[in-house]
Amino acid sequence: MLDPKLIRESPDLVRAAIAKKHLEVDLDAVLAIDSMWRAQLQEVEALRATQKAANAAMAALPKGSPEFIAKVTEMKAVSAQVKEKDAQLTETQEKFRLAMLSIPNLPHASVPEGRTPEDNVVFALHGSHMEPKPHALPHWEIPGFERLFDFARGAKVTGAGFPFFIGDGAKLARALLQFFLEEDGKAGYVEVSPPIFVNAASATATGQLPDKEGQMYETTPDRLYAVPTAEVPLTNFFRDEILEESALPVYRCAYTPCFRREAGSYGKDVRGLNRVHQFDKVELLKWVHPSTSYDELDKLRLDAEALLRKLDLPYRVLLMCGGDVGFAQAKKYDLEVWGAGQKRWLEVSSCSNFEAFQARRAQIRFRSKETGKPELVHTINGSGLAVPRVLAAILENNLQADGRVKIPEALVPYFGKEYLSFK
RNA sequence: GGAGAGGUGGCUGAGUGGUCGAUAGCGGCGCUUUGCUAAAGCGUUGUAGGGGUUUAAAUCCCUACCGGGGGUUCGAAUCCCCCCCUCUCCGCCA
Repeated sequence: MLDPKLIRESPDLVRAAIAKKHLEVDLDAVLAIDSMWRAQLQEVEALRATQKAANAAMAALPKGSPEFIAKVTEMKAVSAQVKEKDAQLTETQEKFRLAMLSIPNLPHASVPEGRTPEDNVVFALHGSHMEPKPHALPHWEIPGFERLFDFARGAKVTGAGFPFFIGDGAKLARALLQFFLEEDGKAGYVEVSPPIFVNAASATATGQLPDKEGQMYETTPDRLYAVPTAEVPLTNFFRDEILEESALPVYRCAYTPCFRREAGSYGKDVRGLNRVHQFDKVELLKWVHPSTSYDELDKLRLDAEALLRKLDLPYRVLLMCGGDVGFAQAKKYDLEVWGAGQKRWLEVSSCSNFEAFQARRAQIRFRSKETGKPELVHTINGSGLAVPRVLAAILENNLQADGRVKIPEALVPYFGKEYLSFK
């Protein structure tokens, strides 16, 4: 959510931002609702002031006196008026709130222009993804794949996209998680194990609601949402709180399974481990002082990159263009690992600065040393990292002629052996 | 799941229909006293929204906020209803 003052005072700035993101928002309608809201607010507040003044006068009068009774009669009319106008005001306020939720975050000046994924800028390229790998196969075509990653039984037990991980498959997933958490811990992120169901208020604060409701699994009868990412419970940790400025920045990481309905996805994107409904991920999250947020974003991105480097996987960093930067983000980098068998890039981390967008929704503030007043923090997050696609990339890039997979050196202590076998 | 007790400002804790944004204490901040520290005395002390003034801020005016939402009433922290949370006891249970 943006600052309502910004929309009132600099509507053209907001219009330009919306255009850069290639989104459609009727800002004039929002402004009209805003001015209606303010007019109604003033009316109601004036009536309330009348009530308060009368209240003070009546307190001084003897209860049954003619003056008192006259006042009651008089104020009954005012009371009825307040009730009516206040109902209108509440309605307008709700309209305004929903309208505000429909306005995207402003993209940062450094975000490149562009509409589609083709317009994203390759910001960095690491490793030799072009090196020919004669043995490479799409991971789902590797002989024995289904012994370690059993999609058919997952579909029987739960549904499509809920595979079983078995034997070395399960072990490799666990080794990756352990590796990520240990490395992230060394980089300064305090490990947190959060709830994996959240309430509607939390999902709204991070932007999953109201629009992306269909992407989450919802429980009945408690109306809790299975987290699509640890970002949701983690960000909400400080919801409605005021931190001390000296406490910033706060660095945290969390492993959770992530649940995504992925309604509407299809084709090659969803083969094998590329896209599943439940997957393990470690999320990195920072709450920072606004003046440092872009430096902190770069550092967080480098922390995520370091994991891929240690795993010796070819990857690239995309700087997302305006049309691909996302509704709530001001700036976003995607980390994509090379799938040597599929011969395509797989997104394994998305590192974003939300500036104050989430913090305003979630009311996460800090007390400024300078002014003593609360200000909104900036929030930054990114995966560090998502397991299945990294796992898939290891399978594809490290497949040997004998059908085994060489485990990256950094991972061997966690996996316990040097090769993964599909037998 | 059952029974009971609670939820008031940064914290503790008064307040059962009107002058209560709310007594008091602690903490914080400022000043005085002081060689320093401590102590004492005095003063001050939340958040949000709107309006107005202003280059801007401060100041100023108004409104809201006593777990959340609704109701009763001229008027609600206070009365009624629903929900959430905490604590105690019981039940169930990894």
